[in-house]
Amino acid sequence: MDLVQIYQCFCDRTRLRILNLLAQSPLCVCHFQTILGEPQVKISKHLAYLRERGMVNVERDQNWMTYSLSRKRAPELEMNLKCLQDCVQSDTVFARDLKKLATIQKNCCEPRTAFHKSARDRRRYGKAKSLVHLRS
Amino acid sequence: MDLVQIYQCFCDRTRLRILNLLAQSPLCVCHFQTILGEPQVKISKHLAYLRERGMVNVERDQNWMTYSLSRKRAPELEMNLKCLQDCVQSDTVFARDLKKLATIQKNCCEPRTAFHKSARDRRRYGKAKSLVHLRS
DNA sequence: ATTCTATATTCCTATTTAGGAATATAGTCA
DNA sequence: TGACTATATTCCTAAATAGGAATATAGAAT
Repeated sequence: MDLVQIYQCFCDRTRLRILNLLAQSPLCVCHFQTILGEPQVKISKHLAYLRERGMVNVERDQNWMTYSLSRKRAPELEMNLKCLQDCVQSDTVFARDLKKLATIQKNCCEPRTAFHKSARDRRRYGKAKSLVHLRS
Repeated sequence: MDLVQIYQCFCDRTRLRILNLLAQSPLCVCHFQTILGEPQVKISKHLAYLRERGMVNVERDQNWMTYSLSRKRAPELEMNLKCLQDCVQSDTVFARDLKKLATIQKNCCEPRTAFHKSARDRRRYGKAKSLVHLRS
């Protein structure tokens, strides 16, 4: 992956927030929606942008698509992700995102219904299944 | 300066090359033209782009415009510039740019004609003036 | 005053980008 | 089967970007 392409992936705030989260753990689209509070299309398109450039990988887990940072990363990407994490410390938005993620992860072993919102979901998924796609 | 804006400045190859050079020393436009081998408009426009976003400063030295990285830089910018310098090590183009810059700097105390190209220039500037705008 | 030099700006065009609305798709459940 | 859920894609529009050609400008030299 080219250095310029890395910065192209970095030069949008939504994508930066996504990457900041992915640096912590693989996540599925609904998590991004919840944490970032942005519409589904927007999230989905930025994920596509990152996918097309090989920045992230996807894996299907039933209905959920789990995104993760691509496994084998060029050293420049690694350095820049590290740098991003340092830079982001001081920024309220990014920090809040990470906090929200931590909250979700704490509920990681609870039934899916603990995260997914509706009563219908609760009926559908019961208590058995855990949020496996939240675990790294 | 916003983090996203930093990456916007970084997400074009020509601008990256310019910034890589400026991390070494302030330079004037003709140096960029020579080192990058790109047309004047292109250089000038990218410099304008960086200027408008407060990434670089300009100072006039007679006919020459000397560009430098903006003096007081946000910590995120500082970190990313450092990261850029690390990343760039492995890339042929950037390395070659730095090499060319070093060559020019070595001739820093020679008359301007040593750098500026034509015989006409040589006539015009004689041997007296040194490339002060190359000194940091 | 005129010419020349270094650089900037304007005008143009093609391409990329961001984002929303609507729709499609693939998998799950009843 | 048909309804529902999570996510992706298509179609649209507005804005940003990149770059070239031509021209403008400010200062220096003659």
